[in-house]
Amino acid sequence: MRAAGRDALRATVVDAAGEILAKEGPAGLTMRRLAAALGCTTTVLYTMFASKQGLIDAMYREAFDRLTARMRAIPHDAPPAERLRLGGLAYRENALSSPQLYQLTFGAAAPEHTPGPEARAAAEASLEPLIGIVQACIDAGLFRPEDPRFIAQVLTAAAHGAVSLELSHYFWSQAEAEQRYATLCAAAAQAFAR
Amino acid sequence: MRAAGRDALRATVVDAAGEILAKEGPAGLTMRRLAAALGCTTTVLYTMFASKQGLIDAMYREAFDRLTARMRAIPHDAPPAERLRLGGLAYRENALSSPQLYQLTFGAAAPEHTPGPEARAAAEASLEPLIGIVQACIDAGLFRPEDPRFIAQVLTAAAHGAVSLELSHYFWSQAEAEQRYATLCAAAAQAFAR
DNA sequence: ATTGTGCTATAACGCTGTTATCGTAGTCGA
DNA sequence: TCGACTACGATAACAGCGTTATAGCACAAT
Repeated sequence: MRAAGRDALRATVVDAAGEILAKEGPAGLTMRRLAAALGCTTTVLYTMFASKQGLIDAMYREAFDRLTARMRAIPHDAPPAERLRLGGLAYRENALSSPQLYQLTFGAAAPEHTPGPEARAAAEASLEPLIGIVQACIDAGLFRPEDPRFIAQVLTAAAHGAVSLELSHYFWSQAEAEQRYATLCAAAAQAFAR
Repeated sequence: MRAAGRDALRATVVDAAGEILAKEGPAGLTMRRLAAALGCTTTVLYTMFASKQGLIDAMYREAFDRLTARMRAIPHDAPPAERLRLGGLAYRENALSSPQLYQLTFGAAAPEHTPGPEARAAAEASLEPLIGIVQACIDAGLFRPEDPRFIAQVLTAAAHGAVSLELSHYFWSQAEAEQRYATLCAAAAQAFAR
């Protein structure tokens, strides 16, 4: 079971990197600072992650895993409409709780980064819980019977658009941002109602 | 009129920076490379823009000015619904025609950058043409009489969300991206129909 | 002609990601 | 128990980054 210990180590490092990112911003996240925070040298980081890209890729996966966990935490036995509402709230809450990590998954903080296969898989997986909720809405007769993945992607685009503008400070207040987020999410959902 | 010549110079530099950004990506846009491309030294750039942030800020404004120009180019005498449709197409076309510049305005390629006052004004100004179109839709009885700025912001969030996911390669093909974009934009607009 | 002023090239500083070199600890075989 | 081999980490270096202090040069004013 050497792999388990290695994965635990990687998780520790990724957590520390996330803390630095949240506290000091993308420019503060350097291999040297991370190594110093962990009490080791950069050599260790390079043997673990091969490059800074590799570290970013691991953080990228972590970000999507968090989203997946939040979406999965929505009770399955609630009414479909309520699950959908909670999903919308969870998405924004997740983004606002660690904005830098969220933005990492959309190019900011790592403009050059292209996610690796596992990272892409994590991104895909994060959509699954919402697809399940959408399917429940279809089964309950709330939504028209279209491709649930398609619907989930459109809903995600709506949520992301509003939250992305909020994080870029294109709205004046948090209240305005919340209102625009709710309006757009509701509009997107309404488009699939039968 | 010394200022005119200075502004022309700045425009030349910003254009060159935009070309490097488009061709080599964010990491390729360095002060040294830009200076080399222009046949001068970095000192000149620093007297013109004070810092790389200043250069980014100028590019940020340029990006929004382009969007403003595209939106203004939509014929004013077309039917409001058609103007709205053209606006949606123009937004995505603008983003796809220079993706790196577009992403610059949402944190990518310059995570630390916070737009200055003039840049923020340019961003605000880019919303005005759409606000005009929305107002026309209200006047024509297509939209409910709500705050046109609010409506325009929600529409922008919709368009941005879909195009942002597309640029982050979260869709498999351009056809899929286009379909999701159209669906979400239509859904957002439909929410304000009377 | 001389002084002064503004602009630019040179070169440097501290930082970055990355890696070659070297030393060391720990394991395996005799 | 001893020696050799292996694997890993610390040190220090390299090229390149944003930025700036220094120094020189061209040109306007007196």
